[in-house]
Amino acid sequence: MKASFYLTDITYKEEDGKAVIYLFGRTKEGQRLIVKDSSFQPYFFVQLKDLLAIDKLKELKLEGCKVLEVKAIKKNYLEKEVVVHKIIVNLPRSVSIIKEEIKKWPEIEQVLEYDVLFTRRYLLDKKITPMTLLKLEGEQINEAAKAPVILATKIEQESEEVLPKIKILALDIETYNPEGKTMNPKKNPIIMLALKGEKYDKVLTWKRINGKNIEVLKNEADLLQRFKEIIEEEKPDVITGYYSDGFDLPYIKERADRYKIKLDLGTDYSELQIRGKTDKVASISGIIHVDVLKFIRRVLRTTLNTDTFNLESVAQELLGEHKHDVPLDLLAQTWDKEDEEKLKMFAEYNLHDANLCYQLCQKLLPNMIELVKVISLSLFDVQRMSFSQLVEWYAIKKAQEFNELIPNKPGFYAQQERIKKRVHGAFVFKPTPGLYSKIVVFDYRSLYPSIIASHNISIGTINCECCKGKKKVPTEFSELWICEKKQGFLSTIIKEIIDKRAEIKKALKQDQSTLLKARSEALKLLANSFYGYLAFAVARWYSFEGAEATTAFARFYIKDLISKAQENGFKVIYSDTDSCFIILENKTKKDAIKFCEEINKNLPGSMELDLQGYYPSGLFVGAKGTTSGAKKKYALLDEKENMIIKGFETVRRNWSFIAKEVQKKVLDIVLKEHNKQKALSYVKETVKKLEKNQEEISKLIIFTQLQKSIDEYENISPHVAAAQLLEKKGQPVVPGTMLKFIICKGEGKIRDKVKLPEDVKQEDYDGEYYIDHQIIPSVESIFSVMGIDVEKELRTKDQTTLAAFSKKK
DNA sequence: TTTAGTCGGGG
DNA sequence: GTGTACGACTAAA
Repeated sequence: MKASFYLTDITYKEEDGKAVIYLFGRTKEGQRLIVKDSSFQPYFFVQLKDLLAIDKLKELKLEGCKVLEVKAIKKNYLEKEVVVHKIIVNLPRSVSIIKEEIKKWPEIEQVLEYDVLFTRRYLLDKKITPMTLLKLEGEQINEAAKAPVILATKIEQESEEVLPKIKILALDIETYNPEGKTMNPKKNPIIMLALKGEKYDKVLTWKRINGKNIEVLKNEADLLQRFKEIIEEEKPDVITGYYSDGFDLPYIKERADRYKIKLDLGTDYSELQIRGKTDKVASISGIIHVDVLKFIRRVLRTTLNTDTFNLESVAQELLGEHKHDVPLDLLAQTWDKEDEEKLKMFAEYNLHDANLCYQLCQKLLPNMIELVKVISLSLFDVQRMSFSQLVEWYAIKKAQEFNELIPNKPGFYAQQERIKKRVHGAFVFKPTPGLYSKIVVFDYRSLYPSIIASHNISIGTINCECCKGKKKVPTEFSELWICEKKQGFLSTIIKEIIDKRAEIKKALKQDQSTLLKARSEALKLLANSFYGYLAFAVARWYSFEGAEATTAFARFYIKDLISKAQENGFKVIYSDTDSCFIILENKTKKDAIKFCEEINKNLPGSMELDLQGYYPSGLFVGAKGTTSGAKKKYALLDEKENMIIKGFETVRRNWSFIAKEVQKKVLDIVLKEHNKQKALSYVKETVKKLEKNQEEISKLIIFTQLQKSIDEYENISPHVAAAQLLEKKGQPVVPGTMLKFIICKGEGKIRDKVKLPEDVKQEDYDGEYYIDHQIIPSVESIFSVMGIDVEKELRTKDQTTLAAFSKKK
């Protein structure tokens, strides 16, 4: 028979002394399918010192492992021609065992490609891409599984078409957890389990709660059983959760084991598997488990503004939605009390979390799938990869096309040596603190990737033997040169990414589809990760010299830009890595555009300077304790009056709302009106309001999370004092509890003046403390730029504060 | 300043 | 499973 199917997942099993690949997928009609392929053989390569080893290799037998065939092959190793021998063995596990044995042989120079996982090797060698349409020839066989099983005789790519309508099921559990942050799956049961699909909303629980979508089971064991049934009925392509690799699925597994419930959720009846100890990974054969948090932490880390990756912050930034605000600390005691109304609130919270996770998965899936298409590994694998792994696997895929051998990972010792070497960094021109007008920002588009591509930087081209002393790299630290005779492997494959992305950007001008956007983002991500990869100690294609050459060129181009700008009569005020801020003074925007065009005429390859923006007004503040400006700390106002704030502490959690608000408002007045007196009056007003105890109490709350239990703290800081107060009230206080407190008037140390917000009356709070520790520090540097000492201003003009300050000093 | 150790996410 | 994260931050030396 012949058939087409979308490949979703892949695994392998040992059957009758052979490795059999299992492909899981869906037909165009939506039917699930398992395809077995037993024709693929495991192999690796050896480089020999002595060809006499070939016969010895052919004879090799070890604990059921044997060599089936030895073939000489021409390949490139680090971009140079070599002859290696391909060793075909009987089983995937034989590779590792045989490698360990033969690496000690004197005839062996080195063993290569012994750690490319069997299923990944299969995908790359067969040139098939997960999530897209394949065609097969074969016969259906009779085997116990939840889908028809076909034994394939032929498998190949049919088209680039991606599986349409991916069925996602999101899950989230709530556990009984009286001890707070420390969780104990051995002891504490799962009390709620929420599932969210496209048309599916359900909370499973086992105490009486009335409500839509709530299903009450007899006990935890029944809940787990029901969970299993639902997965069976729903047949999702993707199961997703938030930290479900490390929490939800391991917890479910542990509880199911306790009741001896077999979680055979796999399409082939295999069980839910939890691998790894510190960094757990949960997998189900035939269903792609996506842990949204893993992708966000590893891949979206740099693109998101938030620096905490909990569901609340991430959902807020990516979806504009909040989690339900429930007192999670009280869940266990509410469960014990069987307070039905409150439990219903927790059930709704549970379902909402699953819903957020569902939406996140749906939103990010296009980006993940684009990476799958570039790298050709399964969604399950790609979704869990870091930047460097994505680059490495892209290179491994490309290595085949270039007939390049995959270099080995460095050993522990080699890694340590690499870590010690530090690449010289970017050039920074520190700003002179000040308030400036008519600012133009230039930046080199994708500077590092375009340097690597345009200057042919690769392992085989940097400091090559053939061109010593020719094409020199402009570096201040060591002699580096680049090959003129051949194109490098890494520089070529990064160029392919850049070119492909340029094409997509063109297409994006006509068609703003999410698919094209996702593709562009995937390629950008990959290109931007190459430089980091060159300098990454665990990289197979590590090149310290390549990384040095890249930053050397970057320093050269940015310094060149600065001096040319100055020669052309522009005043440069700030520059960092790839961007340059100038002020126009008596020149015009047109002059700046012309200058940018001139620079572009002389740039090589795909390098390009962008006029990134024009800003009528901008403020650069000073670094603490120096006269020069702070790096990466400035505020700009664009032509539409939007503020772009970089590096100011406006978002830090342990600042009160009033401090953030005052800082933002002051920046606003300064940038929009250039009126320092008005800004100062605003601060003074706020100070007065604070002193007269007229400020809203809610704006004064300081948020701090308790990191350990109360008695572990040697010094009682304000938030620990708040924790003590909370405990006295009979509320559970455990590591992780978020403390909210206000500093109030009174004698003694600050910790003695802490009160919980609900106990604070309007006249209680200590205005003086807020002025001194929140307001002044948040605006000090801004006023200092304009020659105003806020502290002094507030002192001389106001007697109350004067008294307060003299008391302190 | 350098180095070793912990933590994140989850209830 | 042809395996064992990683980068940021803090405490200690």
